[in-house]
Amino acid sequence: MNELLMIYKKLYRCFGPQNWWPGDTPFEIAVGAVLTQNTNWGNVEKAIQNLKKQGVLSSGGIHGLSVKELASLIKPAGYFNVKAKRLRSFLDFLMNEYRGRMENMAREDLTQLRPKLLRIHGIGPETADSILLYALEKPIFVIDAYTKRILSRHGITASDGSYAEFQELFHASLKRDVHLYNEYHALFVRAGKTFCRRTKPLCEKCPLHDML
DNA sequence: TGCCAGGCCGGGT
DNA sequence: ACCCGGCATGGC
Repeated sequence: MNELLMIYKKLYRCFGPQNWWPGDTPFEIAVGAVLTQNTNWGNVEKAIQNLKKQGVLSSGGIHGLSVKELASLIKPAGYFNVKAKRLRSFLDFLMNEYRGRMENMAREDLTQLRPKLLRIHGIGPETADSILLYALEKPIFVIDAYTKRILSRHGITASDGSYAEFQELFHASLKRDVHLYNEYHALFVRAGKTFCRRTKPLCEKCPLHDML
């Protein structure tokens, strides 16, 4: 059995199923993916609640706000001026290309869609792949800071690989399976929060500790 | 109290 | 092709 699959099994045994993404609809997931950029999820939830409370958590709803209004609603998520523009860019794309409907976007092929998402201002590889995997259920592996840190601290990989290099490692080692990729990335985040924060030294309670 | 959080962009080497 | 500073709130 390959190493990445073993790691998955260890994390799953330790933490169980994560049932991601914590969001109700594909649109909400996409919005959350932008808002959670370098930001604690708890703060994102507050921002999303504000949007819901205002009844604007829909493509038409957000599209109808000014950038300034949007920024004030998403303030708890931090970087609110930046993220308001990024959400606006995403909504322009969603409205223009898919008439505001995530299900229209979902019909497009992964290899066609990913480059389009990456052209949107404020959508980088992790945000694009989060939308593809969690909102649109496309089989693509999401790499984040926790994934890189956990693998490098345990000596599985070097720490300086690019996003594409890390992603390729997963794609080459694991079957293309939406459910597997969904749970695996969520488990990395869970394990990272628990055992592998930026400055915290490696914890002997980490389920991967014996892989050093 | 600082440190940290599920990045990305733009300008400079 | 990298490297770095900027962006900002809230919880522990």
